[in-house]
Amino acid sequence: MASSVGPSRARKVTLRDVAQLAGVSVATASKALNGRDEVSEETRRRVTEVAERLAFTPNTLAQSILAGRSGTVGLLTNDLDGRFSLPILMGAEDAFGAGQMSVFLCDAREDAIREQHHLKALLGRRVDGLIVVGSKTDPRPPLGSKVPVPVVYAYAPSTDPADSSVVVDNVRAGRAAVEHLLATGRRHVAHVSGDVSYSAARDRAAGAGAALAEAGLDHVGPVRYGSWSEAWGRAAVAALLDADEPVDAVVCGSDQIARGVLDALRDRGVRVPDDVAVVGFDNWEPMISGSRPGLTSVDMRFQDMGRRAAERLFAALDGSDHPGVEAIEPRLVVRGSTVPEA
Amino acid sequence: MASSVGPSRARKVTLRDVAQLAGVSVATASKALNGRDEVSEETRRRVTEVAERLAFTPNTLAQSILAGRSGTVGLLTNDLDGRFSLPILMGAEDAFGAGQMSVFLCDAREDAIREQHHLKALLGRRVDGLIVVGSKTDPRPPLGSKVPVPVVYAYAPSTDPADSSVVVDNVRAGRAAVEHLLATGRRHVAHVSGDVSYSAARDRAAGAGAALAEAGLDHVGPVRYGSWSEAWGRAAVAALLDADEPVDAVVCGSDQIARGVLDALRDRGVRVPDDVAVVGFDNWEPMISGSRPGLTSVDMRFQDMGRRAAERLFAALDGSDHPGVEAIEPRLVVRGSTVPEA
DNA sequence: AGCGTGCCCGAAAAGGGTTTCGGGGACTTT
DNA sequence: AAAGTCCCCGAAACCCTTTTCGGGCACGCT
Repeated sequence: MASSVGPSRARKVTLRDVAQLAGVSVATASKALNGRDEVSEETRRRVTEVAERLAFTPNTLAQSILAGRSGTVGLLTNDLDGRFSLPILMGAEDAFGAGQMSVFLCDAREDAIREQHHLKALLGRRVDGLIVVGSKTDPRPPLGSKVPVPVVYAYAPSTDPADSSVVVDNVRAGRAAVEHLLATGRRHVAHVSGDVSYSAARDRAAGAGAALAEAGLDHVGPVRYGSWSEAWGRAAVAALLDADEPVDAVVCGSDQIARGVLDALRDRGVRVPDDVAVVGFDNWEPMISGSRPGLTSVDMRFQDMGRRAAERLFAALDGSDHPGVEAIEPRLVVRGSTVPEA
Repeated sequence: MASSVGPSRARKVTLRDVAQLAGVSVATASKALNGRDEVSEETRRRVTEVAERLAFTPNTLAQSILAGRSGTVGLLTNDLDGRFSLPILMGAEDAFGAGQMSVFLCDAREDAIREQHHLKALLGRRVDGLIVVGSKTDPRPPLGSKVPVPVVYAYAPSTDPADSSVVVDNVRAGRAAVEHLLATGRRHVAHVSGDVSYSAARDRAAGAGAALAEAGLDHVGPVRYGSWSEAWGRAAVAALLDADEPVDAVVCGSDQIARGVLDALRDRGVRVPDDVAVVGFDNWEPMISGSRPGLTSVDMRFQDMGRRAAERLFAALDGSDHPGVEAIEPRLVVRGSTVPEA
């Protein structure tokens, strides 16, 4: 007879229902369920039993409205399809999930209008704080001064240094790559990077250059900027080898470029790592796992960055965060493309 | 003197504040801001002006508690680091974002305990519905019968056929791959796939086999199951060519395997697509963009799947969804690995 | 027996917004 | 001028939970 309307339209069971069925007042029911000691064991038992039977779940909305804190956080990303925001998001989810926070996810797609729209919705829902995830390392304008909750920027820092930001350290990453190459005996280091309009490309090159300079060296040829693609890596190798300068190492602006470089070197019969060592950035699984030999790469620790952003947001919530830009230290992962595999 | 505590601890401005400052009652303020016509234009103007000035944002929590609908949905994923959940999630975010829904993101990491924990939290927050995203196409146990809101399963269907599920059609995808190969004149089709414990691997092989059978053909050799990796693709090519049976096409269980197959064929001097055609599945950008030649692949349309799941959830919300499993039709994307590029 | 003392429990307010309903003021009509 | 009508506005209830405060009841002590 299908007397119930729809699949699951049962009115939500409320504390009043529980109280009524247990024969106590709502106040008592509340106290019983929340473990307050102003209630007898016998009553508590009866109330909890009824709550269990009705599958009662306290309405967090009502609790939030009362407490003035919602226990929710907004995660405002601009790059949901990208590689960077996802691990960050995971790290944040991780850090929050441990506690009692729930996470609102919003993708603004690099659109400032959409971002403001989402921001407004989140503030309406009374999020306790916000994490803003960028898609590039280049600084971005802050959300606006009128945001009444703490904000932490991840990956892309705010242009305002007084905001809280957590970023990767591209300069240091470039330095780490070169220091590893120097330590393993390389002296002729070329550099193939991505789009020069990205600060990530320029910063990594700057770090690499600085490390070379400290050893009294310089890049072989100019830093070759191009695009963040395998095709560019392959094309760059052609140009590099045709230039006929000795090269025993290539620093690549990303793992994808490195993959192209590796493939092109293999095509040309150049042995890796014997003749030329190759280093990438990001330690990106899909590129790493298939490459021959395994690609040495600088891991930017996106997930830790997300976790750290969440931690700082927590700190900001109880006022113990001091704002500013914090850099995550990159971590070199050595594989067969720079050191012969055992 | 820093009399304010913390960076932005201003008490939230409430409707009462607006009303007071505008010299009207809360009731009138509410009506003015919500466009109800029981208020004079003059009053409305004054109220909106004050609201604007105070940056008043109505407390959605309070509205929700009253309306009995929160305007939020839970997105319960198990594979936040994976390739599948993300586009699904984007599609869903997309479909919701258009309206007034906000999305709670939770990653259960394949852990049933954690899933239940998140579920409870989401129900406490009175989500209006749930989308559950799996990490494999294999059916999964439903959340539980006691869930008082509509649920749509995406990618991994519920084992209960009476639940609402949106899945990819792997059989059809396998068929599409083979039909394309047959249409372009191939007759000797080998099949290299991933982990046999995945229904995705088996279903794609089944679809491919069926299409071959209809043409009076069969796979060259057995379907070679292995792992979802480039390395396996390379290894399989070695075995395949050593078997010394004629092969003019290889269907690969994933783009990653296909990438390995392409690389190994190139190493061995086999021309693609002239001598052998290669097809992959998933149309996964990172693998596609770098491959030589461009990889023909069957796009499973994850994003559309996510969007569809969101649409069905909407339908379920107003009772117009009829449950059951719905399959998304895959789409073949032809590139240079099966047809010579112009 | 009377008084004091705990122990449980319930009434009520709070929190922010929406909605219903009634009332008051101004304007029109006779 | 009195009566009727219409238009705005405000008081109050409601949603669900927590918390404070006061009251009632039983028991012990003198």
